[in-house]
Amino acid sequence: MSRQVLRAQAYPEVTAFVRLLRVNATIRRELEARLMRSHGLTAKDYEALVALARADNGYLRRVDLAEAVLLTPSGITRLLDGLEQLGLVEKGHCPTDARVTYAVITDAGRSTAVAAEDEHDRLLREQIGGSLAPAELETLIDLLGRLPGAHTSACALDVEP
Amino acid sequence: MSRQVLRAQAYPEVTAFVRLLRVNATIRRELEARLMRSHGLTAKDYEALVALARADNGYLRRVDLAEAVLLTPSGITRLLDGLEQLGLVEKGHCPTDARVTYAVITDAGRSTAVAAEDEHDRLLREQIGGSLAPAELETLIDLLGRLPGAHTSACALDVEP
DNA sequence: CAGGTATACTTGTGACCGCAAACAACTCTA
DNA sequence: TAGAGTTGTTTGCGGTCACAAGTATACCTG
Repeated sequence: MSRQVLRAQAYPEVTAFVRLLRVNATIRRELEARLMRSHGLTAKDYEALVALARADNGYLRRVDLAEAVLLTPSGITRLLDGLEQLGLVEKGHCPTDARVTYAVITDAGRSTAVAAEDEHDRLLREQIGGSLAPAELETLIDLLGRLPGAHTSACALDVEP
Repeated sequence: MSRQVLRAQAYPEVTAFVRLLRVNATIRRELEARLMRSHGLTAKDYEALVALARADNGYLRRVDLAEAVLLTPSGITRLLDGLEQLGLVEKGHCPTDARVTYAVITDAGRSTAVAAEDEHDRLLREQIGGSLAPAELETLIDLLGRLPGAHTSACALDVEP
């Protein structure tokens, strides 16, 4: 009986994706470790906090925040429970719709968001900027931008021009 | 009191990383959905199965498998429980060291690995190959390869030349 | 070869998250 | 305006995972 065997040689598309996975995992791991150590925030906490800090007046409906950080509504409820206990976020009521509860960033939350983002950006500039020349970086941005999902709006880190 | 405000304009390194995150999330989500629908496998299941299929004689110590798919030993125990119930993997004993239990891929597991990898690669070729010309793809591979973590060995999808 | 250390694996425990169900409040339609 | 459908939020449940503790076996040193 002849046994099926996996291909030894990968398609270039697969090579690219594997590298993408690894770079993503490596940088993300380091980022999460630093955010946790410096501010006690998970990656989702950070994304939510930055999304609120960027929002007009510092508040967002929970549904909209859920979409921004790629969580389900139930995930947002529990995430915000944690941020409230840290004093970084408060609940707010909507005067025109009693169903909605706003997530409102506090002054402490805003300070934390600013500090965390500084650290976040500094790491990225070290890790990425240290490996690629400016022109190469632009090329990378262009190529990634043409891949599926590169422009989905659902991301708190959405700070692209 | 003047309120701190987040930067409006992102560093190019941040733009690149955000796109990398999004592309990763988009493709990964689609990949996982297909693997689950077609074969009832999670991404980790798939990675473990492929790692075993590529291993000499189709078996690996659980510790080594853990490293290959980026799981802790406890995660591997539970993942393999599932694969055993599906009949894709069996336990094997090491004649020279009674502590080790091998994870051994079955014929059914090998067939599933081959079929799943076909589907996996087809999707990647559609999603990535469909967006980039061959030369651009090579450029992308090169640029990603110079970013941190691109060549970590700990990845079951490791099929690079 | 006895005792200590290292290694392989398993088993609680707790965190995070999605899904589905429940509930409240809004909106639309007849 | 009554009832039906929609939307925003929370809660119960189950799955996956890491961490730490526990068990068993191997190796190493005196």
